[in-house]
Amino acid sequence: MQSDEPEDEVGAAGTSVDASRGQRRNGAATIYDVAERAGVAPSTVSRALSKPGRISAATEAKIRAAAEELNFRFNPMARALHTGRTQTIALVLADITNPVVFGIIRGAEKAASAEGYTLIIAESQESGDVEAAAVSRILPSVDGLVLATSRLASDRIRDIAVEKPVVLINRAVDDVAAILPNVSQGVTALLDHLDELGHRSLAYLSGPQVSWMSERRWENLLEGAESRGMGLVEIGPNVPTIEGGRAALRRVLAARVTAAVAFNDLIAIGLMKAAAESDVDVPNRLSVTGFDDIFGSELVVPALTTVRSELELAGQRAVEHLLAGLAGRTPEATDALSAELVIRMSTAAPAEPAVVG
Amino acid sequence: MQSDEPEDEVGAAGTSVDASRGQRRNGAATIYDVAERAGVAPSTVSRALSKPGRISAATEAKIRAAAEELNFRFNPMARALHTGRTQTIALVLADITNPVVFGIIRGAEKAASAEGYTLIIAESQESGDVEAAAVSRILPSVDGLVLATSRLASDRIRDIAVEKPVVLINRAVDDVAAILPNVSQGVTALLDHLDELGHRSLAYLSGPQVSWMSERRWENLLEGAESRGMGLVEIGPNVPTIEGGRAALRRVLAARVTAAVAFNDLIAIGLMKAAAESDVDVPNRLSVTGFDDIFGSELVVPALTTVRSELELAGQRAVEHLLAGLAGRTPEATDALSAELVIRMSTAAPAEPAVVG
DNA sequence: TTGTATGCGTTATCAA
DNA sequence: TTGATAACGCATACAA
Repeated sequence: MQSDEPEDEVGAAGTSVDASRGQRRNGAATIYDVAERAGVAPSTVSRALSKPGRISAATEAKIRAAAEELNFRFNPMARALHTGRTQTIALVLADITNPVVFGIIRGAEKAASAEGYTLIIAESQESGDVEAAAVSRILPSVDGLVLATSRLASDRIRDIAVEKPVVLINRAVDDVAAILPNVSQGVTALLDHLDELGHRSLAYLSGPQVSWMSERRWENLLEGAESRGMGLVEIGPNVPTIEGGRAALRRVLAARVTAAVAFNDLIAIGLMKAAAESDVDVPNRLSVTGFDDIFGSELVVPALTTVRSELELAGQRAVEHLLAGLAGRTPEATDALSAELVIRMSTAAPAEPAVVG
Repeated sequence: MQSDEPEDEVGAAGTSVDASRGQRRNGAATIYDVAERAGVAPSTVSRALSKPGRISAATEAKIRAAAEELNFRFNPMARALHTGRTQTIALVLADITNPVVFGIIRGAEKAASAEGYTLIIAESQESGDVEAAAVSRILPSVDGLVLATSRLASDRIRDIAVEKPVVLINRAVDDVAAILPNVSQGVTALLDHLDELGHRSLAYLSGPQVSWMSERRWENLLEGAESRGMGLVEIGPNVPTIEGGRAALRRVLAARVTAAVAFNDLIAIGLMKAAAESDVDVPNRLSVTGFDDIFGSELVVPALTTVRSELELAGQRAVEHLLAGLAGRTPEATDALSAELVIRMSTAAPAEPAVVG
């Protein structure tokens, strides 16, 4: 094991001058090193490099040259210690392996790095306790948080929002900023589609009990079904995974509905898998739909009809909103993200006329 | 906006004493606040909370109580400034939306948080320049890095490894630690399978030119094909996405092979999609295989035969290795991760006897 | 065992 | 415009 290898580092860094001063033990140059090399005071270096333009062009050039030669970079910790800003934000997710989060991560990462912020990712593994622990651990080192699909109680979220700025995704809590999809738009399009196809009786396969979004989708579904005179039954809660969807098939069949609306694509896919194994014909015997349009939804056979969420945009908006607030700008109003129905092969007209209850 | 709210905080902190000191402007309690409340010196607080046991039980209890009441937490930046350690590591990835990385992220996140480390995620978007910029930006604030599927030149990686400890995943560079799958094991199993089925002519759909892993797979494939007397042709480079696989169909058909071995599952899936659209029967007319066994590979129809990589374990091992080195422990030797062949529905005996070239 | 003093690298305040 | 200097919150060498 080679824990230290001083000769290498010095050899690579300094150009064979005396090794006594210059770089610190850490190997990284500081503003003192730059100041010495440029023949100015450390505070001048700080100014020149932090807020360019507020200094004489000549000295600034000298300082820049010296910084360049020493490969100087600001120490973020020292900076943060004084300013209280870490230039870091946290994204906390329920389940990293759920394809739903890919888009969110990518959008958030882009928006963050665009403004020079670093993104920290924490996973709650669908557990409120784990999430609380993770948040508590990273809270001191971030300037703000994006809570996506949080499993935390509303009160706890409010507590966090008091300490640091928070933006929610797919969750609403009083007085906390949130990026939300237009649920009613998506559900309306979905019900219209099913209605036109001739479906008269639906089942909703709900998600976890603590999922705010599952509840919202149910409410909208219920209202829409009522106004259209369609039958609707809730089956759940279901674990929001393929396995969870698989396990629900029996109850769906027993409910004698012609279409199943799943809380998310994972559940929908699981349901279709189980149906295929039981020789239940999707979509002719049973239509199946999901939400999110994750990777895999168009791969599965039959390809899944689903309500697409603009996940990447959600991640991006959330971070932008957070950063705007951090910068003292007034964040734009967060209008709902559009939810578009993607019609594929898992929905069709029911084989027989609607069952009369 | 209420930046300060002294009455609340002091009310909770000091017992109505003078309001001049107490909580800092930031709102967060410091060891000074705890020290004052417990009636001891700040350094004692630091000791009591940093290394429990090395202090009298009575004072420690007092200090813990005070810390609890003030909801004290160490300021990681202040700590890092002194120790040079941030308790943070970076995971840099080529493409966050590639399902391959889910496992890596999860494994890395678990291993990191298990030791109280925070994980930072950076994405290179398949670009060496973006990756270099990202690395350079986060380098000062992390204790070490895990480079997964790096698009960086070997020299650049060595440069980074001089500044901070680095562990690679799916990439080998001299003198840099790496977690690698057992490529030859996977390829051997794959070729055995194809050989038994009766395939005599294969195509390898390679990945990006800069992909070290694509090159390794090709080398093993070539060697194995030679020793088995099988024909093998390389088709590529291909963009490692579904689209990339789609685009390769024509050349695969033109090559008149009976089986296509794709660099990864995404390419394999794309190839199958294109095949389906062109009425090419997979697996009877063309067998297709992938690498990785990502989410979606068993969803697609026909379900994909592929060489599974232990991605989660790779992420975990990489972080553990890094952390062991950071802690001064000697990291365990990094033996190759096993690569298991998962036989599903995309491979079958060729419809006709092998084409004679 | 506990307290005092100092430094970590930066920014900001105040002089010059 | 530039320089000296005092925080920022914590860890540690040293003293008590």
